[in-house]
Amino acid sequence: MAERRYDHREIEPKWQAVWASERSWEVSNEDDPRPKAYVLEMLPYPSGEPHIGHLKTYSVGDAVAHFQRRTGHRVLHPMGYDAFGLPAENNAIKTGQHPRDATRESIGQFQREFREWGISIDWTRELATHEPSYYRWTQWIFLKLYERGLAYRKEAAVQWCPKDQTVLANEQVLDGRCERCGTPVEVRQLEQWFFRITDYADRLLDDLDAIEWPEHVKTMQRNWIGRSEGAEVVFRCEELGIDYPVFTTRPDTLFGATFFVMAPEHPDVFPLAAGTEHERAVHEYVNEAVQESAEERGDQDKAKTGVPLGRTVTNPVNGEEVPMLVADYVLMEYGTGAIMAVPAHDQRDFDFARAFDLPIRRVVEPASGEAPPEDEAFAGHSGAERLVDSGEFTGMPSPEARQAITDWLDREGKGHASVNYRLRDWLVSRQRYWGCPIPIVYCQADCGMVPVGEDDLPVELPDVEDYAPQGRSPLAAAQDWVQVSCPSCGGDARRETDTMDTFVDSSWYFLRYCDAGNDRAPWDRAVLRRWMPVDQYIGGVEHAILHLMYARFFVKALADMDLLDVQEPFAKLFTQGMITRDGAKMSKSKGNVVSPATIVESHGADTARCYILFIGPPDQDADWSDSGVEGVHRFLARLWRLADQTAASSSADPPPAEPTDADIQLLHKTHWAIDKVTRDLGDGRFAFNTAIAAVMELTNECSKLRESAQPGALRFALATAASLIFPFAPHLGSEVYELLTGERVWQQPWPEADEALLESETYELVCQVNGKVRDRVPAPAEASGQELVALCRSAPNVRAHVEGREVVKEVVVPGRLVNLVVR
RNA sequence: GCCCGGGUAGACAAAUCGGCAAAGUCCGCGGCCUUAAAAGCCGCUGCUCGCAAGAGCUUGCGGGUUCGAUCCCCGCCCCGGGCACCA
Repeated sequence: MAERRYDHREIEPKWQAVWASERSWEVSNEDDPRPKAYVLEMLPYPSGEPHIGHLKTYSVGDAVAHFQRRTGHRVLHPMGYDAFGLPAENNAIKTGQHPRDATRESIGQFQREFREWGISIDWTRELATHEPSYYRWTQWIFLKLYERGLAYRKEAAVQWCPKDQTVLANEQVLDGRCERCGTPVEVRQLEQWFFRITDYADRLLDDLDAIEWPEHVKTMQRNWIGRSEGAEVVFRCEELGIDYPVFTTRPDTLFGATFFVMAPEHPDVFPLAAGTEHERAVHEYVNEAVQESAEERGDQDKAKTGVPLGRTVTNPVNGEEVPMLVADYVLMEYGTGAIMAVPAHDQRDFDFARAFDLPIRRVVEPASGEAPPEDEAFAGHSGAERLVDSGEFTGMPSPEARQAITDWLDREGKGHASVNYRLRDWLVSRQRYWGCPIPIVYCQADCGMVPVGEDDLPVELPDVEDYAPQGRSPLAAAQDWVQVSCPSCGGDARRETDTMDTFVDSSWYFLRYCDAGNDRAPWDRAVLRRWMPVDQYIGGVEHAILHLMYARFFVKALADMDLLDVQEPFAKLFTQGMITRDGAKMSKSKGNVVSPATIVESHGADTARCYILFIGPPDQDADWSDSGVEGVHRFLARLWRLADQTAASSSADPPPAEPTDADIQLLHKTHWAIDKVTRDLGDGRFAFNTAIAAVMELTNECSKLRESAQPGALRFALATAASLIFPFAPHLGSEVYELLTGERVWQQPWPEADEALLESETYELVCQVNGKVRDRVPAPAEASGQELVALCRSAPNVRAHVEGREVVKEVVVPGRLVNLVVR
């Protein structure tokens, strides 16, 4: 008989067809006594075809989903597409192909490949964010936010990308450059839509404690929110009779304030300078400063610049008149756009004072009494620093003085405790075509800004000829679409032509999956209660701030509107590492791209998926290796071949027989593997690499004992190996399990390890002398401490080392070792 | 500068509670099968000394705690990531 070979091309389509026709992964919203598990991977952005990073994300998620199903959960594991966005639009500008068509093609490619990978998706809940049936509800949520005052329009200095011709959210600017295309951004004064995420700063911060996320992701979010506690202190300009509050985290240094600085964008800068000798210089400086790119201005190494305003303000604690200046190191967007400068205790103020020869007055000293270095500011955060030259507060420890001075200011009506955040409101307008239209019209008569009625949603995205951005949205060219009658008075009105940031679309999609077919509401609250929150969310760490913060904000805002019952969308988060090749990120320009389609064709989806999970811990970056793929393929082929041979040479129901030593050995190994894999997958562990290694060990043991073990034991061991590998290699797992048992593995409960079989009757006792291993002897599992010591002492090589010396201590670790300490 | 990760054989990695360092995979070497090759199967594989038994060394570097440290503590070096003129 010719030997058959493992052929993934035959096995994989066969099982994919079974899963599709039997709708194996669909889950209903009906009552079900099993506990729920909502397993979700971040939805893909459909551009071109899936890359290796997608394969990793969905291999991880699918392993979790399968494990949850087989451990008795009803599992929601859906899929969708984040379909609006710039790449499709830029492609349209270049080729003329409508973004909708390019997106459709790409989605088709993703769907095909997800099926070829054998990912267990409930396809009845599939969605794409560019479909009117979805974005209708994105617009609905926008209107809800608007009703509550959480969506608002204001003119502000915003970041503008000259290449993409659109404004960007604060979060989408990195080092002064557009996150997407790398072009230095400009600052423009524009009227735009914002979401009031800053209202939620404290809750976004506090609730991080309630979710199981990687600590570094939480840290990134905390840093991004950037909560600072301090005080607002009022400095008064007596000449003009105007109060200028400033924010400081160090009210204890108030006596050291020797000057006062305003941001160039501060609206009072020109009025203040008017009529002074500095008026012209101030105009020149401000005009130059506002033209600087964010990158230039943000450069910390840049020398400090600024000019005097020719005015003074009064320091409220000591009545001292200090000069006012304007300088670009002060930001209009943070605090009040003006600061009190304490050069002795703030490095930036120190640098500025040095450059402009302004006085530096120390008011805080180290506890040691030692003089701090002269050439830098003394920040001192130990808590033991004390105040000097600070009037009635002199001698007070610094932290106490913060409180005392704040209280004093409050009593005098010159300030109060205050909190500031680095987080800014979320700018959601985009002057681009391929996005969700903002459902607002502007009445030409007297109604002003009017929301589109809920019944008139969706506001559908019109077709246009020219996608190219011209600094206003391409939608403005769709005359018939823009002209509309006012929902309020029926008069002439114009539609808002900006679209929404695509992060809006993806801030609620996990809610829609729960009730994807609902055409009367975005979701039914009772249905949402059955599934939310997502129990395990999986995706790349690159979304640690943007997407994950926005989604949390949406859920909190919607909960406040009494539309859902959870405070956090994602109870647990797993962030996977990148797959590199030759140590570098895969990219077309480097020519080091491995496409999932190629590897699935040549080696099969099971091999590709197993390899990606076997390569190393999934939260770490890992380097792709072609020979590593071969190794995993060999392992799967060996498991299949052993099963095929065993199935062919023995009956499915072999007669019971007295177990041989080999049978017992194999049985032990089988239960060891069950235990190992179960622990590696359970309890939020993502140790797929060691789980797969354990199945490899079991398979190797089967191979070694295939002649000596009886068919029954061999069948059990191999079927168990198939059952354990199934979450990672579902096609092969199903095939092998069926070959040996005639059953469908995914309908079987997860195997349970028999405690009694995890321990053997004897083990190898490690015998140490002074902490060094000198011998190993077999010991009975139930031996007492004294017996173990006796065994150890009689081991030949131990005797040689103990000979003629005094044993001063015996350390016994039952089940492991004995250590004799000798002198 | 601040905050997170990480550093273990030739490569990727394991060691779950302080208890045998290196499971598993790749690479390499040897053997079996074969006319030959492929596939498959079996074995070897940290360094030094030694015929061997064995001994010494080894988890980035230096110290500490401990009967015992990859693991805990202190100091330092290197790599990766995040934040950074946020008062």
